[in-house]
Amino acid sequence: MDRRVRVRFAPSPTGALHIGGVRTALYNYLFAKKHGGDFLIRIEDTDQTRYVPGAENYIIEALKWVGIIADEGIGFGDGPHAPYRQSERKPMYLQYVMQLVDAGYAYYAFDTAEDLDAMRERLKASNVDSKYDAITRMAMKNSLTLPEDEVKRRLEAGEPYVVRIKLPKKEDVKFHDEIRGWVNINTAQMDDKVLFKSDGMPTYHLANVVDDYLMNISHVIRGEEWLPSAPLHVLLYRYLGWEDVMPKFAHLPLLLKPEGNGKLSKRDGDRLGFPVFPLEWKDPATGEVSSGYRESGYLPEAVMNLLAFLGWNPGTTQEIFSREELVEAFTLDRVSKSGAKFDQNKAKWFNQQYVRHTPDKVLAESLKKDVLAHNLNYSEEYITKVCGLIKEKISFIKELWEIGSYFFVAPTQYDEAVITKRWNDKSPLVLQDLIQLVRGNQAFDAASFEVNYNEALSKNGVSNKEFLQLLRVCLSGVAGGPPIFEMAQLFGKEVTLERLQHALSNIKK
RNA sequence: GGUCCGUUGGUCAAUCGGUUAAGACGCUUCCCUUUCACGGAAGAAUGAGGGGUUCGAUUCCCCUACGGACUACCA
Repeated sequence: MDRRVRVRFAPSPTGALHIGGVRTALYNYLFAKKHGGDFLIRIEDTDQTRYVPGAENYIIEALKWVGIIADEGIGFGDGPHAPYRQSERKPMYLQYVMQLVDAGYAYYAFDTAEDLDAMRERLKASNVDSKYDAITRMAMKNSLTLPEDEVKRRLEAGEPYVVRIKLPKKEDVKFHDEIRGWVNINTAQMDDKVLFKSDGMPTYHLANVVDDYLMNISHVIRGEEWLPSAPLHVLLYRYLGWEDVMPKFAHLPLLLKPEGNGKLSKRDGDRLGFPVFPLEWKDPATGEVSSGYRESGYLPEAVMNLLAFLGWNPGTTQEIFSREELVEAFTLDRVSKSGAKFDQNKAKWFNQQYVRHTPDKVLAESLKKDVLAHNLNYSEEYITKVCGLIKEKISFIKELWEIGSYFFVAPTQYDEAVITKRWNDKSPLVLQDLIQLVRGNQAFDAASFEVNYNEALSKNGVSNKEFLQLLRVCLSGVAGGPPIFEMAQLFGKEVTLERLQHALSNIKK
């Protein structure tokens, strides 16, 4: 087995890519990198009716944001097998369809939608599986039942037709799945799937097999929803004479809705209370906006890490993995077989780990946007220091502003619980003295402020325990936060005095 | 309904016939701390059910139950 590893992620541009799709792409990517192979992006847009403008671009941007960089394909500079969009490969499929028809592995079918409906209803009524198969096809309008000259006439007259695969009546199709082992399905359970549609486009099944063959794909790593049609694909490889270069299959477990029922889907949007999309997505048809991981303050490295762990684990207790470590550790045989429910808490925890290890300077870039959005002007140095002081308290970057806005805007309200509990007749006196002492200082820093504070306390016979929390509230308005004296030092002498003064004249029990 | 796939704490999960059945998230308690966090310590909580095979089953087989996927001229 020294075939070069080549894998692909082949999404359909029918809307935003949800995180399950991103995970599939990620596993392909990790597998390719692990084996020094190639990872390519192919756009499967054979269904023109479901095309959604902007979706293709969204998919590419989402992958790039997470850090899944392809070697070839749409959005990644194409490559030796261009084009990578199936709609643009349209002329390539016909010859393979003809090859199958000529060899007797496929046939023309002229049934209308009404014909098919009628057939399905008839079979349903007699309690039989309603599928177009070795039995029922003999009662339909196709090149197996129509006289040869009639078929020729219809074809020449330009009547609409599809090409269906001609499955054997009863035959076991066995194939090996890298994750699940041997899977066996009998053709009696399958139906004569359409390979070539009346609009001249191949269906997924045909296009997928042809393109994977032409692009020299060595492993097909895709979602479990494809497992039932894998035998059809195996048969196509066989009938086209490509069985010796047929890729290996690996069907990934699905990502499930956290509340229990069903697989995660695009339509879940924000309903679940967490983003299902990597980036914010606005549905062009409905105008509905769904939130994205990026916009919610997730870091791309964290998303890659947490997605990797949804259905895979390294077998060790290490959970935080860099991209390189994931590439190194990833193997298909450690992918689990059962679907995983997305856990918001765990996702949050992953992000927190990454936020904590993000340099203050980088966090500051994000916080700066919030500062500017509020028409405030602070130096980068100041914003960076704020980040250093509060970053361990947050899980998401956007919380920097949410919990740290008092570094930029003076409090107008004071935590009531603390005021009720601690504010008494002596409080104004302590504040007054503290203000006096700070004013008298030339310099101002954490240490000198603390000295002044202690002096003000002892002068009024107030204990540290009684007053410290109150001091915090006077300065920031809220009960929790970083060490008080460091915080004050960052505020600077002027702001500290202003806030103390404001508290003195505004807080009343 | 049919076919296929799956089933270890609430969630993600390790174990590849012999363990006190890891670890993480979440939860509870305690310690640290002016506070909020962080960090540290401890705790509650798991093999769907029933049959086999075996000296021994979470692990292998069968049945049942449950969950999921598929069942389009969609992917």
